[in-house]
Amino acid sequence: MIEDYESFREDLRLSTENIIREVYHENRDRISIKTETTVVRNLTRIIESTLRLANSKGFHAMTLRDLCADSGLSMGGLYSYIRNKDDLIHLIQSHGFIITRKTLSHYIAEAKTVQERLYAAIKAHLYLSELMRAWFYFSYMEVKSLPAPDKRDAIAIELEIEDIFLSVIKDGISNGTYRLQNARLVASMIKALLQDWYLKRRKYRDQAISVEMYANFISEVIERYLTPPPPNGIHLTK
Amino acid sequence: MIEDYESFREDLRLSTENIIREVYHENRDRISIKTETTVVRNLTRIIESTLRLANSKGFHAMTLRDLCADSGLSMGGLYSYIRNKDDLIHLIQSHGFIITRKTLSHYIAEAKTVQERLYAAIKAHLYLSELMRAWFYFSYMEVKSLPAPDKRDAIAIELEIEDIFLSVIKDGISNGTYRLQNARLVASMIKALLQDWYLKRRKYRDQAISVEMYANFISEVIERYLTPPPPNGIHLTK
DNA sequence: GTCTATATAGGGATAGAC
DNA sequence: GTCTATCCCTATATAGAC
Repeated sequence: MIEDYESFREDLRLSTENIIREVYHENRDRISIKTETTVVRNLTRIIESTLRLANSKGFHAMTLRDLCADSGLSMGGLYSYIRNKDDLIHLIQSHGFIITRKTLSHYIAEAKTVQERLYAAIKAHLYLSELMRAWFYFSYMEVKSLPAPDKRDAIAIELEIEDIFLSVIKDGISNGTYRLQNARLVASMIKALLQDWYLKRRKYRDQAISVEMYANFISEVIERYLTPPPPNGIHLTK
Repeated sequence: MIEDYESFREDLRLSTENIIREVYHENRDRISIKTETTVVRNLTRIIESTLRLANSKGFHAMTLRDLCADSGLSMGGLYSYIRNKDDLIHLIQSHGFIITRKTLSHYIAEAKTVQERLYAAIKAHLYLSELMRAWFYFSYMEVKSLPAPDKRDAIAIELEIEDIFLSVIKDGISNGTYRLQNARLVASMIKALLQDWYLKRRKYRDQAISVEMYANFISEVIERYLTPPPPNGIHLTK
């Protein structure tokens, strides 16, 4: 069962170092340094700096000199963690993929009713993107410039996420919880609304909307749209 | 009153050349060529090629040599229309701003009831972004890398658009058409859904959703969310 | 493991011929 | 008004010292 945002945050915080370690092992062939603790420390810096710089000026506009200045490594030092600039992308992508897959599947599975599952999926995605906003933003903005294999992966994971929503909605329709509707279109809509949260974070901050409020808002919009009209013949839209 | 998509398209087609002409006059100081017909012809090519290339690989990753190859101009030729690469952005931005302002205000003003106005605004925005998808996509993706003044303009026009929706919703709430809700949040949502149409165009094409279908879908979602419950005490959500 | 110094190419920008 | 040839800087990438 998915808890409140604060416990979610705490859970995730504990696992981040493990994830960097996994990133290291997955990219061993590209990294010439052998001491694990050193690698983890520097990879963390590199990933953080890359996300910060790429998200503010664009990945291609960020120079490796910028990155060195921001992360505290030298050019030579940096190049013992990557073979070329594109490897940075790969590093970032593996990092996010690992976390996203683990987290979403973990939190969504357990809920019982269709409504609960939908709400859980929305919350898990929002909470995750709130904590990993930089990664989600990067992935969205840079897909088009990713090297082909990374691009395929990025598109695949997008689809996985959309399918989570799609299957919940379909279940709801077939068991009568929801009225008959174009399920895929509704799933698309949910995804667009979830994406807006991390793409336009400032907009919501300015309005003082918290992540919990936004989760409730989306859920209510969807429930109102999908809930069948009451049986006595009263219809909502004229 | 806003008509169907086809007539909308026809209306707009007629005015595009005039708009390029306006772009020329607005950027006279940066363009060293004097023959209007020549300028209009070449500006058209330049704008089209820039949008195509920048949208596929990112503005910063697009080289001016790419642009010359695609547009058919030489480097020297190109440089009689711009002073530097950033001027390209400015060209593109003025082009879109002029069209967007003109079109939206033109189509939205006339509708009478709140529902009609909301529907008209949604349709006008969708139809416009369908016809000028490349521009909308570019503006969204490149805001962060725009030179400061262009960035301000881009943010300002975003706000103008959001305010159009905001004011319609507020009107609806105050005259009782809609139930009391956080109007700004609803306006944000509408905007996110409109943006998804041009940001993820392929997704909708794959689902065979036409622009008219999408307009109706969004409108229905919003109306269902904002319409007050019937007076006899039956509530929609449990 | 990390740094400084350097090689090399690619891209923005311009001069000047036609 | 448009082209070709060229300048020059910047950014990626590497060699080799410590």
